[in-house]
Amino acid sequence: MKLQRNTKQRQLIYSIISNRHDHPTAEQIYLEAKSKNAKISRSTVYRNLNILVSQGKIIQTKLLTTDRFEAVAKEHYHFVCSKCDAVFDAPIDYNQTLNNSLAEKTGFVVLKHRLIFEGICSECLKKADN
Amino acid sequence: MKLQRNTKQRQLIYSIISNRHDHPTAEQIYLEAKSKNAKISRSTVYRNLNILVSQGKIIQTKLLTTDRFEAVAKEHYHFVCSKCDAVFDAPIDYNQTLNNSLAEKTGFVVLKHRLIFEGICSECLKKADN
DNA sequence: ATGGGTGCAAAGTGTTTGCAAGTAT
DNA sequence: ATACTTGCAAACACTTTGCACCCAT
Repeated sequence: MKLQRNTKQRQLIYSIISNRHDHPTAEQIYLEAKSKNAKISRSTVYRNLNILVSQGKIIQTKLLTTDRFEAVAKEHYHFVCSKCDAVFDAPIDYNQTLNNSLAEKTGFVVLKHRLIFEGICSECLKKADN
Repeated sequence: MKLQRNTKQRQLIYSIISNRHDHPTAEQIYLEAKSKNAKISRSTVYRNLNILVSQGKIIQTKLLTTDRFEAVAKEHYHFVCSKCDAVFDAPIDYNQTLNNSLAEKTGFVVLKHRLIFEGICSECLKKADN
């Protein structure tokens, strides 16, 4: 692995992700970064997201359409609102034994699993009350 | 809902999906369709995939990068091989109660969930033995 | 000073859409 | 005959890449 620098842009991107907890998309991260450093480019954001993921500092999750990013945390599941696209961590315990169970049944190596719930969040439910 | 026709192209696309069980991508479906009807276009494939999904005849699943399609079946989970991208149905019972459990804890309406395992399939494990 | 990083624009993927012609009903 | 569907090409959305310049080490 080549030596990696710690540029202002990379620090900025990482700090944005650690400070917000709404699982932003690359574009949302870009917009916030741009508001703090007008000259930053999308490519820099995308490149650094990839680097931070490969460094294990952030997590990239495929949910519905575009990827979402978040700071590392213990493994957990996600809920996506199909009305507003908001993403929340699901308060359901991570079931570590599922991997072993599937490995036994299939002979595959099972490294991890993702569980994504879909539905309507409380904000959107309120709005629907109108 | 407007009246929908049953064109040769739509039948072909549906039959391709029902006859293969490898969860093909739109592009793979297009290639097979093209081999049987050289003039079919990608747009026709994409449009019909969307129509078949909205008719509830096929299922569209977001796994890693591009969407995968399969004929309808009872709800089930998926395993994706991170080496060769093959997709398999996971022989793990669908846990219907998870939705209620999350709904109770959050107050959200929880409609469904997807569970995706990642690891190395047996084919790729064999190859690694070389 | 050196090689990784940046910003820009262009190119890549994967998917959707406008339109004129075709076809299932 | 009607209006849904097709094929084509162009447009879109999201992401990656080539390149010349920049800057962290």
